Amino acid sequence: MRIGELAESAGVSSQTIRFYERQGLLPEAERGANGYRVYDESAATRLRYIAMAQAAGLTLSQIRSILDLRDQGSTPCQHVTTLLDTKLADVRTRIRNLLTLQAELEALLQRSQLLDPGHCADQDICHILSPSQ
Amino acid sequence: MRIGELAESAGVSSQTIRFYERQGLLPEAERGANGYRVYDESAATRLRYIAMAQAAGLTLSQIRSILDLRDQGSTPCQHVTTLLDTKLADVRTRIRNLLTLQAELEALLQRSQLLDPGHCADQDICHILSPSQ
DNA sequence: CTTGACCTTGCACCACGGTACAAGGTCTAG
DNA sequence: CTAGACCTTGTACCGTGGTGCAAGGTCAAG
Repeated sequence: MRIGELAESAGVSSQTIRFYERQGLLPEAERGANGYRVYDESAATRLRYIAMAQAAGLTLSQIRSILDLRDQGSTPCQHVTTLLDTKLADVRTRIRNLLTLQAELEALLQRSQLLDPGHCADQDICHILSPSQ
Repeated sequence: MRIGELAESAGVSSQTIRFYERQGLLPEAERGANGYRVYDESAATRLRYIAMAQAAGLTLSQIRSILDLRDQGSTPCQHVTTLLDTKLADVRTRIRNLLTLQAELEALLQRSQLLDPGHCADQDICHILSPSQ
C-alpha cells in the first residue's frame, strides 16, 4: 500500500501521515525500490487507533507515549487508564468553567436589555461590560 | 504614567502593553521628550475593559472591533450584544461536546476495569481504546 | 514523447495570546 | 562616575495539529 491509499483508507491526508511519522507516531516506513513509502495493514490499524485516541481527547504526544510503550513490548493499559483519568478530570474542570462563563454571559445579556444604548458613555467604552459588573 | 506603572496597575507586563498597541487594541501612545511612552488614565480604563472582555471569552480581535467602533464615535452596544450572543451559543456547544466526551471517558474507564491487561493483544495496541467501542 | 497522477524532501506558514531576548538609550541615586 | 532600573526597537519563539508550496523524481497510459 502506498501513502495515498493509506491516507484515503484512514481519511487523512498524505501530508498528515508524513507529519505523524516525523512526530514518532508512526514508525519510519519501509521503502520500495523507487523510494516510495510502503505500508501494510498494521499502519492502518495504528492510524485508526490514533483517530480513536484523539476522539477521546488525548494529545498526539500522549498518544505517542502509549504507542511507545506498546512498541517496547509492554501492555500500555495502565498508562492509558491514567491518561483517560487525567483527561476526565480535565474535562470536568473545563465543563465547570464553561458553565460559570455561560451563566456570566447570560447575566450580561439580560442586563444589556435593561440598558439604554443612548446612555452608553464614552469613558466606559461600552457599559454592557463595565467594572460595576 | 510610564509603561511599567501602567503595566503594574493593570496586572499585565510591559511587553503585553506593547503587543496590544501593535495589535491596535491601544492607540499609539504619546511620547515624552526621551521617547518613552506616556499614558493617562484612559489607557488604564482601556486595559481594564480588555481584561473584562477577555474574561467574557472574547478574542483580542473581537475586542478590537468593539474598541474601533467606540473610537469612531459609535456606541458599540449592539455589536457587543451580538458578540456575546455568538459567544454564548459557542459556549453552549462546547459544553454539550464536553458532556458527550465526559460520558465517553466514563464509559471507557468503567469498561477498562472489566478488561484484563493480560488479554491486551499487540494488534489492538491497547484494547481499552478499540474499534469495538 | 508527453501528459498526468503520484511520490520525494525541505521549509514556511496558520491561529492564538503572548513571552523572551539582544543591543542599545535614559535617568536617578549614591 | 558608575550601577541599576527603566525604557526603546526588532526579531524570534512557545504549543497544538497540522496545511501549503516549491522543486524535483517515478511511473503508466496514450
